[in-house]
Amino acid sequence: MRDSGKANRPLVLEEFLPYRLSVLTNRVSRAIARQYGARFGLSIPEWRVMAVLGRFAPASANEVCERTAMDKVRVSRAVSRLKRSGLIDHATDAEDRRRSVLRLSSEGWRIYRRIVPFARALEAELIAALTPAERTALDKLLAKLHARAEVLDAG
Amino acid sequence: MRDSGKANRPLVLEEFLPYRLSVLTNRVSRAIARQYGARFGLSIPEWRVMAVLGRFAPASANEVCERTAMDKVRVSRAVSRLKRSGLIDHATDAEDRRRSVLRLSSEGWRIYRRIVPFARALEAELIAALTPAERTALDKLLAKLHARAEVLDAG
DNA sequence: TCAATATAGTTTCAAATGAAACTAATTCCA
DNA sequence: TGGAATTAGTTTCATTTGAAACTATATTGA
Repeated sequence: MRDSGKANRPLVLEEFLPYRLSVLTNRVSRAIARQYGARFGLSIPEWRVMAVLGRFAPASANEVCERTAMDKVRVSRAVSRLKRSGLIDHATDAEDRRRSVLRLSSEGWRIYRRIVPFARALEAELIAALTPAERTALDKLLAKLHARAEVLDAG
Repeated sequence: MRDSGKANRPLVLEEFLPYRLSVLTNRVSRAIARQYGARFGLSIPEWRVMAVLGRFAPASANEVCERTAMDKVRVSRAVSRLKRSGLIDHATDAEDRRRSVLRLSSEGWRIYRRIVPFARALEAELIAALTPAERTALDKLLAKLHARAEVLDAG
């Protein structure tokens, strides 16, 4: 039976890339949520919005969507919670009154600066086991996979 | 100010590993969900349970949790849906009557064998951009990160 | 110029989620 | 022994999620 080659064998899950990525990301996200979720009362989407604004402000909600790969409903809600708790300032773009203009408030910046070291520390712990060369390699690999995944996701 | 070094600079999100992992995994999961979610009427948790059982059956719900890094509520619900749709068989462990003994039903195996080629094809597309050497490297890197993440998640 | 279409962002509603409480079985140890 | 503590798995309930519908503004083309 020429068909009973690879195609019919069970999937070796622990070697299957999407599975490995998923398990790894689940673990990392959970650890992160415990770190700043509990400590600063922020949900993951909220922190992501803040992280984008800390890096790219001012930005519209739409730009935040693109940069986080979160959908617009999620971003909209994270933004409204952050507004309510005074961590971001929200204005309307004068050029295009549909667009929002979001930035961290001074209180938002204050929190942001407190979280960043935790985020860095967590990342540091994660990559502690890698040599500098391995980190560079990881970097390139993720960039390539990211580009491929963008295509697959769009299709 | 010796403190205004790295610690106070904004986080460069697009270089931040947890963020990159999350975006990559989101994209891959979404592409996968479209593939077999739509085609076979399975949610992602359901397919994950089936994938574990295809590889490691019989397994208890708890073993499925460990192997997928999904929490037990999610697994419990995926299992009950799969039971309802006749894709898995559910028995009680005679040695320890708290434990479940899960396996794919023959219909479950049938679906499983139809999905596996899609899964492999998707993985192939994802890693198409990598050279064999890069694939080996990725393998090692993920193994190391996985081990670290396990520790972080537990802590 | 103005109707048709597109885009930014919000709201609605039904489904998915997960923490905590729960049930049932097992193990631990006084 | 037997009751306290542990573990497997389920249920409950409040929250989160996202697809689809919606509002408001901008753009396009007849």
